[in-house]
This record gives sequence, structure tokens and C-alpha cells, in this order.
Amino acid sequence: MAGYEPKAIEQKWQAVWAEENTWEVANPGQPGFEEEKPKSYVLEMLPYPSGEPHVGHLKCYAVGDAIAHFRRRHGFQVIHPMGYDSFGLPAENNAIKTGEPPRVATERSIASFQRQFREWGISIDWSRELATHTPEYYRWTQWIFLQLFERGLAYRTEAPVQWCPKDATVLANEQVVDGRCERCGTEVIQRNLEQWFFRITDYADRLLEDFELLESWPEHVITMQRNWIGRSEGAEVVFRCEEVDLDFPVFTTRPDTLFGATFFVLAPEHPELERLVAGMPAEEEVREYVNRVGRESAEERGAEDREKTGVPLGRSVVNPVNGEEIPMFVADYVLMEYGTGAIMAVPGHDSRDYEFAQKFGLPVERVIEGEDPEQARDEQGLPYSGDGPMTGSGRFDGKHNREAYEEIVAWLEGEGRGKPAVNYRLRDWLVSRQRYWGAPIPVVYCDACGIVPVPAEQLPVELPEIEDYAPQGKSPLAAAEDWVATECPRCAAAARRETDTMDTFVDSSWYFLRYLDAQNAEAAWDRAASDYWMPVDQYIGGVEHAILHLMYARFFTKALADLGHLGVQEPFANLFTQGMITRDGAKMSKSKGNTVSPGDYVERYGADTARTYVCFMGPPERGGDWTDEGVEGVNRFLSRLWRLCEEVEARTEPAEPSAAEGAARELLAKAHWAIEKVTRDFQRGFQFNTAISAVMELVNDAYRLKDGLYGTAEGDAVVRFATATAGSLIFPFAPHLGSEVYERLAGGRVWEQPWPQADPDLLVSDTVTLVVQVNGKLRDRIEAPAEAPEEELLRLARESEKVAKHLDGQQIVKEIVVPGKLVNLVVR
RNA sequence: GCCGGAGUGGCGGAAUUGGCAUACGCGAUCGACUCAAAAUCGAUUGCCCUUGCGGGCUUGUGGGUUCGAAUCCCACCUCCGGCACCA
Repeated sequence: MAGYEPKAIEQKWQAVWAEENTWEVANPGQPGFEEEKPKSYVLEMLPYPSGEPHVGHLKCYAVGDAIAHFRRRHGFQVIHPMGYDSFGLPAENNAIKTGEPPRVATERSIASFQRQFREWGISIDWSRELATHTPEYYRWTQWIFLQLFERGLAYRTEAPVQWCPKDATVLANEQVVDGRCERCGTEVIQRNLEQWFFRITDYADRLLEDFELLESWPEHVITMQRNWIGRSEGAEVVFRCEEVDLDFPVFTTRPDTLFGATFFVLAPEHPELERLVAGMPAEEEVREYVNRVGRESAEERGAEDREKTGVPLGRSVVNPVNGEEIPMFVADYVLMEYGTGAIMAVPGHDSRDYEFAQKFGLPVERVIEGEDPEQARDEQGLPYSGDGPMTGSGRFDGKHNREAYEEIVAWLEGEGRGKPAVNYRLRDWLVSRQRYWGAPIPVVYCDACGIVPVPAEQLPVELPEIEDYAPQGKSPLAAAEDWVATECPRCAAAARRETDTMDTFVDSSWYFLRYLDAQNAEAAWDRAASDYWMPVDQYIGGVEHAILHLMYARFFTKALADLGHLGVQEPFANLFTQGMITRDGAKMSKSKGNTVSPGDYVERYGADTARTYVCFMGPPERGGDWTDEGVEGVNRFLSRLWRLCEEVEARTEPAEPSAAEGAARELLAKAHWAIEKVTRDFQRGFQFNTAISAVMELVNDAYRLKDGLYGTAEGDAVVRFATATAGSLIFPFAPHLGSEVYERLAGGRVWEQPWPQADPDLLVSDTVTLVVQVNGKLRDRIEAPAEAPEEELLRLARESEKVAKHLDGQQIVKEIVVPGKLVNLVVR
């Protein structure tokens, strides 16, 4: 008997799928569109094509493909496309090193990804394939930029950015690792530069509210986004510095503690700092402090155990609630990026202010009484962040602080010294990059007209070929002088092109829409296509994108809906995040030399083994450690199924299995049990590890029982049915072998068959194993009729010899019967 | 520090409306086949005591609720992930 040779089987089926374009689906109105079927959009995050796919890709696409297959066989019209996030830094860095144009290396990688996806047998609709670096794609990325620009959602302004002095370039946040440049290890500093931003903060509240629209997202992903957006409610309160005639608004979440403000702090970057100290004795010291802080990296400044530092300004502001003058300081624990860059300091009720006050010998006042009466009134127990009655707060004394909160804000508002306010941690999205390998930002600068968007009909603004990719402190595109020099679309005067390109997260924030109408040369997508297919019914990807990509895509969806291009508010109705695969307990990396190349395993064991293994390692949402023994175990299982198939094909004829007795009944029931189990595991959060183990059990039982069943019509039929069912159930994970087994034993194409249905009659057996406990300890197991009444079960339990031993000389004080399961006799 | 998630055999993991702990896989041991090995097939495999029959113990730790707890409650420990001076 020939052994399991995955290569031959896999090539056979891949050829069928390629020739027949099996996984293509049509849009509404197109030929082949199946009106009667419900739709399902199954999508995995598109890969960044770099070198070869790794095991993370294998797992993501194996999981997504299993879901796609499962849905197809449940009668859904499944759209399951694929593309490449093909702009990005690794290709550009490679170009700087080797001189090879990023396009060449990228397209080589794409070819490798395409080949491997086909070798893995992923059921992709190739007619919808896209790559974000092609002008056909980024034309529409630019179009969206212009749409946002027209709406005022894209704007240009000066902002602090991460700057690597050695490479003389701006770095993306994700290129800054622990305050250092990812490429050369140099510590990054902040610089102010003119940059392009998307106004995502306008959508902060909707991004929060619309979590409600999501059907099923992991709770921790939502929590991470919620924290990232960081909405806090409070009040804006204005403190006035009479000496320089300036108002200083602050944001606070605790207006109820206003009476306890004993000093006032500005961030070192605060724009009014110069003016405050000009000509003052503190001028020199403040300047030195600001410079020192400015030289420090974000890492140093944010260090956990950092001691509070600061300098008094020699100025004071007036507390609007009580007219008290309080001293001003500059201190680096106040951040310019959050709130107004200034705070009222309430050391009695804020641990950071308390720490600062201790260090500088500043007064600490209690304005809210604590719950502990011992410590309620004096400085004991401060700083206190809880609730309680007000004290030392003038006419609010005695009121509960929660109540006073509202009254103080209302009163300040009446005085014109404050108002309710909401603050967010979320910043606007910095999208410009001084890099070559990205979509050019489609604007020109005209001396007369200023910033002028490139008219949509002139898109794409194509990326020019250049010689030197090394960044010089501005985008390498600036060196392409012929390209930069253009004419103003508005007044036709000489003008310059924007030389920055867009963050690659922009490309991946809308790709799921382009899939819907990938060939459309007239529009980014047709509204009818997006109305039909959106939202994505199941999105699958790594949890590392929990915040950035997923939030940007949500923002784009909302903005595009507002612009009338989309009919949904949320792009991804259901999200599944797969866990990371490690090796020897560690994250795979080239430097550690512990990487696993899926290609090697596909070559050696076949794609079905590799795919099934990554689904079998453990719950897919959790990580797992890759072991070669584990791969071999799965390969052994698939080989077993294969050999069983060959034997069954040779020894039996196709026939309808009938309800039977004895071993035939047992195996038939097992097959139906497996159908039920696999189906339920799919439906309950993709528990593929246990689904696969159920098919293993079915195959094990078939091996155990087959020799006793061969030879009778009934037995043959049951063995054949069980084996074909194993093929059918393993198909979503091992599509080639599943197809082969099913074709040989049942005939036809398994993916065209409806998902099997378990016969409820075969899921219940006539007898059950009755567990008998004495005082909660297991003493015997008895076969009992499933329908036996309680008295009967009790009688059987008491009659057991093993049980009797433990009842000897004791009195039964209580009898607990769980029908069909257990009897517990309580004795004394 | 804050917010999540998780602690079960030698290993990955199963079992959660409270009712057989350790499914399935790996590893290990033994047997069959073989000149032999590999592959394959079959058996055993939580720990401790016991020649055996059998008994005791066991789901991070300590308490609690219950006839009965991996599962519920309280306190604590450890690990992983995210955020981290966010006013």
C-alpha cells in the first residue's frame, strides 16, 4: 500500500482550484452572482511582503481559510481575498544598503508570497488581488487623502517628531524602540517640523461609542483602544497671572479639589515660559532646566523611578475659587502634549503633586475628608484620592465632593473662569514620512496659492525612479528635481510637489474596500459593491495591531461614511486575534536563529500537515511553541487517515450507512459525535485544537473497530461513512487530503457538499456510565439504562459491591441523584 | 503603579449552567512485525503507598460555600501582554 504522499495530492487539488478559479465570487450585477446566498466577508490582515512568509502568516491564513471553508459549506457566498501591504521601510532600508530599488525586492517577495499561498492551498479569490505599492492602488490612497483634505480632516502643521541625528531623518513612532533608532541604535530626539496630520481626534467619541456596534471583538482589544483614546471628563479652569497679564487654562478631572491647589506647574515646552521669566532672577535657571530636559530622551523622562525636578519661576497665579496667589513652577512631570501643558497642583489629593510638594517644601492642604475618621482631618493619610465631605473649601464645606464638583464647575462657568471639558490622550495621526517607499502625498506648493491639492483626475502622483534612497534630512524624493518641479494646478505658475510620502498605515486603512472592486479603474470602489459586502464579517489577525491598524481603519470607515462613500460605520463586525507562535519559548527572530520557515515544513510534510498543526497547537487565540515532534504527530494522524482511506476504498463499496447495533452502531455514533463536536467548536470561537482532536478520535475508533466490521454490508458502509466523514470534517484544515478522501470514498467535491449534520438520535446512547460516589468520592462506575428512574439508579448504586464496602456500618443520611450522570451517597 | 489574560501530568493542552480531572497530541516503556532498524500496528503511562487486592493524594498557595469545587466566593503568590508622571 502506498504511503501518504502529500505532494501529489496537494498538486492535484491546487491545479483544480487554479484552473477552475474555484474561489472566485461575483459582485451583485455581475455574471455568476448567486443572489439566493447570504454573503460572508472573511478577511485576514494582509501581509507585508518581506522575503518569505513566516509561521505567523501560516497560522493567520490557516485559521482564516478554515473559517472561509466552513462558511461556504454552510451556504454562504464567501468573499476571501488577498493582497500585499507592499510599501514600507524594510524594503527601503534594504535599498539603502544594497542599491536595489525597493520595487524590485518587493515584487520578488510578492511573487514568493503568491507561490506559497497557492502551495498552502488557501482558498483565495485571486481576481481581487492587490498590492498597495502599485499606482493602480495608491492612486486611490491619494484620492482618499484628497477627500479628507477637502473635508478639513487632513491638515499640515508644525509638530514635534522623533528625529535620529545619525541617520538625519524623521522616524515613525514604531521605528523608535526604547527611545533609540531601530536602525542604528542612536538615541532619538524631538524636533519640530511641518507635518501632515489626519484629524482622528474629531472621531474620538464616535470611536468610543461605536464599540457598541461591534458584534464580537476580544474584550481586551476594545479595552486597549479605549485606554489609547483615553477620554477623561473634567473641567477647564482659568488661572490668571496678573503680573504678565496672561490667562492660564488648565484641564482637571478634579475641580472639587480646587481649594487645595497650593502651586501651579507649566511643562518645560510651554510657549509662555519665556515671557514669564524674561528679566526675572529665575530666567537663567529656568532656561538651563528647559534645555536640560529638552536634551533628554523620552525614555529618560518617562523613567519609572525618576525623581521630581523643577524650578520656581518667581511668578504666581490666582486661584479663581478663592483668590489665593499660588507660586508657579516649571517641571517636567507636566507634559505639553496633554491638556493645556499646565496644571493646578493639589498635593493633598494627587500623589505626583504631593511628591513635588514634599521635595520643594510646599504646603499640602486637605480639602476632602477621608473615610477613616482617625486620618480624616489632618495631613495624615494624604495624598487622599477618594471621596468624602469637603473641608477647607469655603461655602462648599460639608458637601460631598461629588456634589460640590458640579456646583464648583457651574459657579466658575458663571464667573467666566471655567467650563466643563473633555480631554483625550489620543493625538491626531501624523501621516507624513520623509521617506521614499510610500504613496506620495498629492499636493503641490505654489508661492501664490499656497497648498494646492492635485486634482483627482491627475492622480496618481506617481513615485519617480531615483538613484539614492538614503535619507538626507528630508525625503529622498526631494532629490528628484524634475519630479518636484511642477506647475500649480490652480494658477499654472511654477510650483513644487510635496516630497513626503504617506505612512503605510494609510494604505492598509482601506484595502478591505478595494478588494470589493479591485479592477475598477474609474473609482476606488463601487458603492453598490461596498453596500453588498461590507462590513467584514470575520477579521483575523495578530493582536499586535490591536490599536494602530484597527483604529485607523475604523477612523477611515467613519470618515468615508461621512463623505458618502460607504454605508457602514464599522469595518469589522467580528474580530479574531490569533496568538503568536514561539520557538523554544521565545519570539522568533533572525538574530536568535530560532526562526521556522513554513516552506521547509510544507516541502517535507505537506501543506495540510503544516496548516493542521498550527490549528492544533492550542486554542488559536493563544500563542504556542512550535515543536517538530508536534508537527510529526499531526503528520502521523493525516497519514493514518490516508492509509485508512486507501484500505477502505479497496475493501468496501459505497453504500448508505444504516442505524445498526454493536460495533457498527458505535462507529456510526462516533462519526455523528465528531460532526457535532467539530461544528460546535467552530461556532464557539474557533476552538480548532479540540475540533481536530475530535477527528483524531474518530479515526482512532475507525482503526479500532474496522477489522470487526469489514465483510458485512452494514459494517462496510459504516466504516466507509466514518472515514469519508473524517475527510469531510478535516477539510477546512487539510483541504487537499480532505478533498481526496472524500472524493475516493463518497465521490464528488467536498467543498461543494453542505457541511454534514449530526443525527440527534445517534448522539444519545441507550446506556450511560453511572458514577457512584460515597461522600463525594468516586467508588464505582455502573452501566445503567439511560432512561432509568432515580429509584432504579439508587438501587443499582447500593447493590454495587465496591460501594457496599464503603457503606459498611455507616448510615446513609442523604442521597443525591443526577439522572444520567451520578449518584452520591452521603454516610455518617 | 494601573488595566487585561493565564497558572491543570515529563511537555502542548482537554474538561467551566458546580457532578467521571488529565480527552487529543507529544514524550516514555513494553509487545507484535523485521535478520536488524525505521515505519506501522497494539498495550501501558498523574503522583505516593502496596508483592497483590486495594488505598491515599492531586488542577499556583491558604481559607470558605456545597452532598460534591479545576469550575463559585475571599485573601495571597507567580508568569505573560498592554499602558505608564495623561492632571
